[in-house]
Amino acid sequence: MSHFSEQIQIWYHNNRRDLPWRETKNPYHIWLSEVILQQTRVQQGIDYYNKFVHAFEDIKTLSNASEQEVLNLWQGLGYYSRGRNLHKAAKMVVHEFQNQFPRIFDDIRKLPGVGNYTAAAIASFAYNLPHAVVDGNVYRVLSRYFNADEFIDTPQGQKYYQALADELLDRQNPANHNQAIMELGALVCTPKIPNCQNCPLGDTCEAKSKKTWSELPRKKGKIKVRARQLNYFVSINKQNVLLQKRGEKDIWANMFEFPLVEGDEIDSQILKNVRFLKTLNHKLTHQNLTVNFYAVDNVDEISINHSAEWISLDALKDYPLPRVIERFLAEEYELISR
DNA sequence: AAGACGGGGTT
DNA sequence: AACCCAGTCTT
Repeated sequence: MSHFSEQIQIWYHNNRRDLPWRETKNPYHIWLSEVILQQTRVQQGIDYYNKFVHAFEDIKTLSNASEQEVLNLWQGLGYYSRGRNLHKAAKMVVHEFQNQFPRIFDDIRKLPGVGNYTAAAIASFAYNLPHAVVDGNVYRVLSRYFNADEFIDTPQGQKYYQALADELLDRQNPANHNQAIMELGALVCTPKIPNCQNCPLGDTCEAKSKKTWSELPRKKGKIKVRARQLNYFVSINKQNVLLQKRGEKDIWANMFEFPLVEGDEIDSQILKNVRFLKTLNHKLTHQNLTVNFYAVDNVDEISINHSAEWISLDALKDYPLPRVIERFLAEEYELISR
């Protein structure tokens, strides 16, 4: 075993957090946790993990749920294609893998929503197979330990770090090794101010001795944010609210919203028949949304779309809503959607 | 190779 | 306001 792997595993043994999915080898639970944790902080994911485990006892149960039920439980977590793919993958496990979660990397990797990271995580954590995980934590630890300036957000760079991770992997204890390197990245080798004093790798880390840690890892970067204006027309009474389902593309696919007109120009005929309520600013990674809400007092006077349906307020909790819609309903009408 | 896809915490 | 989080999929 390499010095690197030995040190991080000793450290992990003494410093690991107790997390719900670390108590199990159940591939369903491991898979669920890994999908939830994609681009998501551990703290944010814990409640969702517990909700899903409780709601869907096994993969068969999950596969028999509706997509809407799954999205409803996913509500508020973001990146909703994860929820839709989770559901699709459950059906695939049941129908194409004979309700037997796949046991080798290549088969696990075939499930929708499971990429190289997640397949390696499941293969190692559930079956102790020798596949090295490379996530955001690992990029940070490796780029600093080797003072590597390869970009982490290009295909070449990713191949480079995957090869590095593969070499370093303790093939006798891949599960423990993988957990250790990620935990080190999460707790010690942090993005801004890493805690190098308490790092088990000490001075064998090149970025520490060369004092380059603040520059690593390197990204090509450049995300551009576009501004977008959403105008929602709210029809609501004592019993019902008018909602429509969003499409397959775009943000919030297959989730529900009020009748929508997008853009900064609203038909004057429409404006005559509505009452401005409020504006909420909602930031996504690639979009800054200005969301205007208008009350429609006389629904017959206005026609915005034809696919909207009246939903009873009691059933509202069964409809997956974007955060900003949920927030509006809570603030304006004290309606809780779940 | 680049863009799309959420929501929230940290600095 | 910028950056990042147990990334993946589409174009």
